[in-house]
Amino acid sequence: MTKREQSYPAFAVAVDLVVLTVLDGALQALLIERGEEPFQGRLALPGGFVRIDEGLEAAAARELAEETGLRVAHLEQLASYGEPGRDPRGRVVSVAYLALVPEPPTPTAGTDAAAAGWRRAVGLAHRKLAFDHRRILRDGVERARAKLEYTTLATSFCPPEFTIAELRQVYEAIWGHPLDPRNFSRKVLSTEGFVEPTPSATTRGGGRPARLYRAGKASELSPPLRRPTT
Amino acid sequence: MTKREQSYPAFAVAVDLVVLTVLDGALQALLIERGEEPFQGRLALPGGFVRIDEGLEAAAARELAEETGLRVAHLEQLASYGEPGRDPRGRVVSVAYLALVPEPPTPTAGTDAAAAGWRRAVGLAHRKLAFDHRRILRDGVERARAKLEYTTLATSFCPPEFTIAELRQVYEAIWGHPLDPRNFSRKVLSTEGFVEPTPSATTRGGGRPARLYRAGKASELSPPLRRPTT
DNA sequence: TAAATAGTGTCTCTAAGACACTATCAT
DNA sequence: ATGATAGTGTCTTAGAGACACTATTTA
Repeated sequence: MTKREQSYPAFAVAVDLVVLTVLDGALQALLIERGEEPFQGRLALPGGFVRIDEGLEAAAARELAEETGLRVAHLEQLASYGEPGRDPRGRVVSVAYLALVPEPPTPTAGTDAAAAGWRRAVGLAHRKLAFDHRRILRDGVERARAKLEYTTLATSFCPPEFTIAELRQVYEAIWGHPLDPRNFSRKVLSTEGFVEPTPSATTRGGGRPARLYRAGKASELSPPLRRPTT
Repeated sequence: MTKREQSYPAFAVAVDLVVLTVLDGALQALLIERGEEPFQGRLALPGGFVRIDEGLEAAAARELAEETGLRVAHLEQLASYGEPGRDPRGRVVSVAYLALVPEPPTPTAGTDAAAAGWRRAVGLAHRKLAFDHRRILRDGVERARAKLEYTTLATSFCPPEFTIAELRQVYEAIWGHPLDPRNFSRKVLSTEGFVEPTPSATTRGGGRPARLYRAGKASELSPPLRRPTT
């Protein structure tokens, strides 16, 4: 950075969390209802200010634990948002993080949230949220959609052991497109390191028991699993 | 963000720029030599503090204009870096931007830079830079490499009109791999919106004149142009 | 035995990779 | 003519998409 600047303007730095899961066959995001001004009563992303001695990712992990207590399978930085005026309280730069969690137990509302809950991401796309959180949420959802194509991140939405059908349903929920079960199986099983077989099987589906798999060691998918066009 | 926080700790917010170009058949980054402490004499990314009434991208664009005056073909946010202790002067969160520029005229050193210049990205990977700038540079280079696969961003490195061979040389320089000219041509020309033909041709290569193209309207490449393995 | 879900095999077609020849300029 | 670079065509093969049948469980 430059040295010429004599003054270091004072900013507040916050982290905001786009927490996503797959629930009832749909991609859902964790939102809180704001209890105070500004934007009282409006839905908002969970988050909070970064402490002065704390790293960005550490702050995100702390807020996530404080506000949800969920087991988090994946946490990555999304982007930063810092338009002047995005927060009426002052000059706040917010570093957004994307968190992916498997099958969620109902989240407990944090001390600062009037209510917390999962809402379907598609319905949220046109709803007014606090601050610029709709934009942040949209960026997070798009990041997740895109990353399913070329990473093994879908396993982050699954329990520790899962069936191929459950993994496929993650893709279908997030992309909003049905996938051919046979072609999907072939792709997943032929991609080295995507999933590892376990000795066990489950019958929670009702029909013939399905083999259970664990997430493999690979993180990239190459060639990618392309999202159907339409 | 949370409301419970009573104090808003004061941070400085900076932008750092990973400015990339293709020069002498290699990917090169714009670096300055720091004239003052901390890290005096060490190479660093250009950048500066964000003003209190200024957006993040606006600050990046301003610094870019101030320090280089280059025509910028592409500017996107890269990531934010905010470990405590990354800047000995205090708590600084840096929002890094990635800028891609075509054939550069020699950059003019900014007022705050002892010297500015292009250095090969590969050689820089193992060199000590100021702050955590080596990490930021590495992230920027990797972003550029990856984005060549699934976007038309390579045209950002080219002049307004360019030949297919010049576009191919951008890929070869950034990926560090030779590409088959015939397969490359087929891919580029058969991808709708990648390039648009112009009526003119050039003979700056020496042999048969080559047709000139302009960047097309498409920004995504689907299916992608895969990077050779090895 | 009927219903439900799991798991596999084949054909086709698109597109990438490997490769060789012809075309058009300058000298 | 020779050298240099541009531009096109073919064969092969990997892999995606479409599609139908058999297998194993519960009710």
